[in-house]
Amino acid sequence: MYSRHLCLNQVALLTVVTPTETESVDIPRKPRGPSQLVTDKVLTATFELLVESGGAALKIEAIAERSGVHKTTLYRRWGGVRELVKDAIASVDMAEFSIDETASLKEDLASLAASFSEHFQKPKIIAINRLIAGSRGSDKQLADWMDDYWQGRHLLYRGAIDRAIARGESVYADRFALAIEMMVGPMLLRTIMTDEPLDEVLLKQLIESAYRCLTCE
Amino acid sequence: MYSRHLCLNQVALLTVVTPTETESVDIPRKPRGPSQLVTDKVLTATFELLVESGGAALKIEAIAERSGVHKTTLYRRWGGVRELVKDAIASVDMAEFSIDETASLKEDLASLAASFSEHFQKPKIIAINRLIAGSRGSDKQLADWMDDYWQGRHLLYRGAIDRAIARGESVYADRFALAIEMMVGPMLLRTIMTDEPLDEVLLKQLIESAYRCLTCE
DNA sequence: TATTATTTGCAACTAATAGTTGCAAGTGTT
DNA sequence: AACACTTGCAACTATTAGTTGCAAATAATA
Repeated sequence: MYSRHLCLNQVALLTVVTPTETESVDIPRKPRGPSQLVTDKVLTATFELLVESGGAALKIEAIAERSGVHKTTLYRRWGGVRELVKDAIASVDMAEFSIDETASLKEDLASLAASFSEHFQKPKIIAINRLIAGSRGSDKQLADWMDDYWQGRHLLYRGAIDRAIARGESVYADRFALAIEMMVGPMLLRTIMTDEPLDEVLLKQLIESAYRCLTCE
Repeated sequence: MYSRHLCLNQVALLTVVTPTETESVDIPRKPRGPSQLVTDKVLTATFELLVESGGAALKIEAIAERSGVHKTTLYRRWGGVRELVKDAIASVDMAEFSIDETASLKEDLASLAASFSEHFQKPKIIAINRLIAGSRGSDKQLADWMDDYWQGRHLLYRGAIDRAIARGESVYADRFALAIEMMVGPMLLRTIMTDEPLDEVLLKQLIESAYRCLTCE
């Protein structure tokens, strides 16, 4: 597919333009030039540089050089670093959450914690999280987009708990989000603030914490 | 005092230069020009801009304009934005942690949580935390300096628990740092990642979480 | 009060990066 | 083969970073 990798600006333009007649709408607008290959190279390079050097150091000419795609093309297709970063992040495969279905809620939470731990320690995810934290407050546009991104991830996390609940354990259903925050918060603290590993001692406490949050009082 | 506000580079130069003879060392090197007023104006402006626009958008000319101090002076006295930000952050008064001494560990933790909550919701602190998260991985120098800064804050936080412990409650002493992480993590998540307020429901869970971490098993 | 070391303001630079434009060449679809 | 579109390239302009020489201001010290 082509439109999957268009930046948000362009998608908006394509859909908004000419809503006048009902016939000419919905034309797929197929690509002509060798765009897919370029897109892949650029987004890969962007993400590599993001992981290596962080968002603040992302320069458009560096992306051009690394990807082998000319600077002009980047400006024409994306418009700027912001859109480039958005697309690069959006292109990361996120549907990689698996949780073993076990006998008890606590075991499910343990499995979830292990899955989270692996996830949040990935260099790619760390880079994205740093960017979210760093750009909030400065870059309103990017921050708004990041809200949606985070929301999507949150739903993914929550799905794991939902499945556990579906098996009938008695929990406070309105504390799903809170329990996730209790787990994710300290993981984020270590991965993006203090650069410390997520060890077993921490995970054990986080599982207890989430379990308590979901079941007590 | 003058040296209190010199940037780290300059301090290092002053102390390293001429350690040859034992007599001429330890000269206080008193200031001549109208430097203190300039320093105050500049650091205030820097911090204001940091809070308003975030670290990525901090431009040296904007600081010059806001402070009324000429660009050249900023480069001469600090050397760059990095050092300017360091000094601006270092100039924030941090010794503002008070914890009520209550009857029980849990009440102490509740007081600590309230104190933390107030602290982490301050715009100044949010801006600093965003900067720490955002600059780690990109700016090695700043990240190292931030480590020390965070370490100092951690000691401050920990002091509050230490005092509670001193009154004789039975806890696992090697879990002080962990308990603080359990409390601070979710607060950070909300203040720098999702921009949500720290409500009573969250605080209640955090207190339970820290208490459990310190006392159970 | 006069001297002197130092800091600051100012203008005029150079360097790097962001971002744009016109045109020629290339590519895939029809 | 014709067409629609994309890319590469060179040559721009604009903005921000960072530097330098000099004159004026300032505060400690004699």
